[in-house]
Amino acid sequence: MADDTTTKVLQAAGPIFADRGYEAATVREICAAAGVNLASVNYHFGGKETLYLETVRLAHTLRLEHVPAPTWAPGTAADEKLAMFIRAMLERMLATGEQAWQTRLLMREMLQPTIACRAIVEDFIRPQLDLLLGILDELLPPEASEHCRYKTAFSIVGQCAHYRVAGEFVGLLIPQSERAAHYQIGQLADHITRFSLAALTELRHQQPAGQIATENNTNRTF
Amino acid sequence: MADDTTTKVLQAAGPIFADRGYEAATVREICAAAGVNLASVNYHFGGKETLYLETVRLAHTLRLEHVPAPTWAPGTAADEKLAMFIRAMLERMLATGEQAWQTRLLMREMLQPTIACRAIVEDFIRPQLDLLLGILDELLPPEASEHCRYKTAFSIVGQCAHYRVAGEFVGLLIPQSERAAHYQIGQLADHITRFSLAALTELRHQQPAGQIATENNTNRTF
Amino acid sequence: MADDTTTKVLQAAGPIFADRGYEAATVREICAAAGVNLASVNYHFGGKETLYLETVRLAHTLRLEHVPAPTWAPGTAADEKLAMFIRAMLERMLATGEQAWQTRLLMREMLQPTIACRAIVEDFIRPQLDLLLGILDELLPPEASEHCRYKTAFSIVGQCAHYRVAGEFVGLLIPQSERAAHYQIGQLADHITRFSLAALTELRHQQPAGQIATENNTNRTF
Amino acid sequence: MADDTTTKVLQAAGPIFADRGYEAATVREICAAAGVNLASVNYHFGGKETLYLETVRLAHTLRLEHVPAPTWAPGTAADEKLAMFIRAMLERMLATGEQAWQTRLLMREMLQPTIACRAIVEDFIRPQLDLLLGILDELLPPEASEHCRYKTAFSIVGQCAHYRVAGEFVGLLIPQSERAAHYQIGQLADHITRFSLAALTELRHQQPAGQIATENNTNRTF
DNA sequence: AATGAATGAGCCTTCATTCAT
DNA sequence: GATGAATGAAGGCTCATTCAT
Repeated sequence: MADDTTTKVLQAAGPIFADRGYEAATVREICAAAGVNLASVNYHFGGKETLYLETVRLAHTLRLEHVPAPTWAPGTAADEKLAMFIRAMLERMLATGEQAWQTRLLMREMLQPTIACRAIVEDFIRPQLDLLLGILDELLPPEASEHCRYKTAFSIVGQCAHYRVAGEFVGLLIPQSERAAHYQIGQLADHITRFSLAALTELRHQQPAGQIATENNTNRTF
Repeated sequence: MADDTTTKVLQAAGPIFADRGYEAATVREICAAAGVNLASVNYHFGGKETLYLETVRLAHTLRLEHVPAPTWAPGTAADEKLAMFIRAMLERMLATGEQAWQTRLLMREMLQPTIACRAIVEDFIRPQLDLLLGILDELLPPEASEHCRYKTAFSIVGQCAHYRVAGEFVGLLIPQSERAAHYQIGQLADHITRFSLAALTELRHQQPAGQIATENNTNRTF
Repeated sequence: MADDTTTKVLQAAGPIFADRGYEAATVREICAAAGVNLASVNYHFGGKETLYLETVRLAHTLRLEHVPAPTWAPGTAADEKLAMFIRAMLERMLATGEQAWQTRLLMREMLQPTIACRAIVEDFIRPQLDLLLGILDELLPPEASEHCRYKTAFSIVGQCAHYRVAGEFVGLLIPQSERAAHYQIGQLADHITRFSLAALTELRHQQPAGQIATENNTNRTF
Repeated sequence: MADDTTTKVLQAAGPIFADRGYEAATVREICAAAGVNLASVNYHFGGKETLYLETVRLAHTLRLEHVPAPTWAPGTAADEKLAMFIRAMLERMLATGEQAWQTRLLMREMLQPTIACRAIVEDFIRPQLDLLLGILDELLPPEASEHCRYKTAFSIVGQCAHYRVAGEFVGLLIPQSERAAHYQIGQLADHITRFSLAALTELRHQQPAGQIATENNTNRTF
């Protein structure tokens, strides 16, 4: 079975690339973990780099497969949709066990994008962003500018991503007693949803009025 | 000058470790960039690992030196303070040129913490977090729980960090025409400040009514 | 040929380890002498140390292969057997050419034993010692104690080994004119055999009279 | 104090060269043990090699100083003299503690002589040999040939040296229970003295008669 | 189609030594 | 006279890759 070896290597490569990074991961270790011959990577993938790119692609495929984009009945309220979206995103971010490596690898890609990056952004990231932007359109004032829509989306995504990106730091920063009880997916999703919806609500109301005056933003048209 | 070589190596090591990561960076490259002998790293630092740890530490020192925590006159309004804080944090996150490597290295540490991590969190990260928590105490309802305070702080930090963490992705996602005009530090700081203050305002108002969620947010309507 | 490289490395390593010692010998030199790639040592042996241990083991195997323990017809006189044993031992000690390195390496091991030492003593040295002890049993008084048997054996082995251990010194000490004529294996074997047999004969005779000494030989007259 | 450093280095170098050998010993380790600057070896001795040669020379000086050649009253019996000589030689061979390194270094020199060797043989070894030969002249038949005198001397020295050369092996070969009780200097000196005197006695007696017939020695004139 | 053997480049480190002070 | 700093050479080893089968 030709693609059996291919599959075994790919599955072994995922967690290893995610744990150690591209450079520190070795073909030897991956082949040993996969239980295949050392030459297999070059034979089936052409080299370490190609294997890496395919592993990254696999990571995104599995990630969306494992926690698909939420669906809702027609007429679902926008704030409900947002709650579901945030919950799904956090579930992907904080996945544990078998799925954990996928997001870990995604984070590495974010920090140091490879050539696979553009294609992956278009295929996997943008659809999620568009979904979020669609929800936000129902929550933002209709006259909100394009870049306002994007930045608001990033504000939400950033909140979710932070618990993965800085997870270790967060663990060190919060009091020991709080960790187990309050930093679970459900709790965090609640908080981020409430925080974001509160912001959107207030922004919608204060729109007619003036804006917070900060030093560097003149002639802003929201 | 006794510490001349030490300094040169340290300065050369910063950007290289930040660009390539610990594994991919080579002592050879660092020494070549510093214009010193290959053996200097071992002589002055004892090895690659110690050099790395000292480089990480230097990164944080320089980062805070370059953009110190903001100070304000007594009686400054809390929302003003928050705006200054966010602005400073973004300036550190999105620093360019000579300072860019410092945050790049911090991001790597977040993703894959080393032993230096604990000390760095206490020495550099926690003081910033405490500063932010102090500001939030003036903006959150007085009965806000401890973990609510922290999560709110992380919501703000997460928004700021996202433009560094996912900077490359953001660049690919937003329309070409928007990039230069709207994704500058000033614009971003404004947005995050407004978004966060709006959330805080609204939360303060709705506090008497709704309550902080029960732990496992099932079918709750906001 | 799968083990061809293994063999070549092993054969090249022998004389080099024997000449320079473990530390001074370099993997580079061994590989160059073997005409193989520098990485071969690590591939086939796992490292310099393992190669060394296998080389030591090979040395003993070849040594006994080259000069096997003597055999004799039933009923051979004990002094004849001793003569043959000493002759064989000296031949191993003073081997020249292709075989010289084997004993040279053994001598290094004696001076600074490695972990391989215990196994080698049991597998190669003890059988020879037991052979000698068996011969001595016919030549020593029946009431000779265990430690007397061993010490006598060591007296014989020590005489033989000395020409290898201190060979260089012996060469410097004896008159130039004597070297070629009288310090050949046959001559030396004769001498050691006659010396040792004479001692055994005399000890057998005087046994009834004097007794093995008390432990701390002060002013005892022989 | 210029020669204070010299002395400290020399004293530190002895055990280290003896333990590790010339190649494995490092100037760093020696200087660290001596508590002097790393450059001291080169400054005071000109280099590692010169330091080694001086260390070897010191070893022999101290060795003879610690256990001087025995002296005896006029008219002392030859076998008494031999006993004293053997005792002294064994004491040097099996010296422990502060003096142990001296013989260890001598053994290394024997196995792999350096340029210092010739001078050392003449200055330190030959006087001892001549002393032994003088004793043997009283114990060997008067018509004993020159090479017979030497070989007999080597037989005695070889027996003594063996417990140092192969000390580790001897420890592994003899039954555990015997080690402490029977392999002390006194016991060993007794045995070697008795063994050697017995041989000399017997040889003196059998002289008139024929000799042991072994295969390789024809026309031997004792 | 697949693999055990082998390769050459490059890694970090350690060494004895030298140099500037 | 003596030393901390610096150096160039070489060390063992690991790597991704290739080759012969």
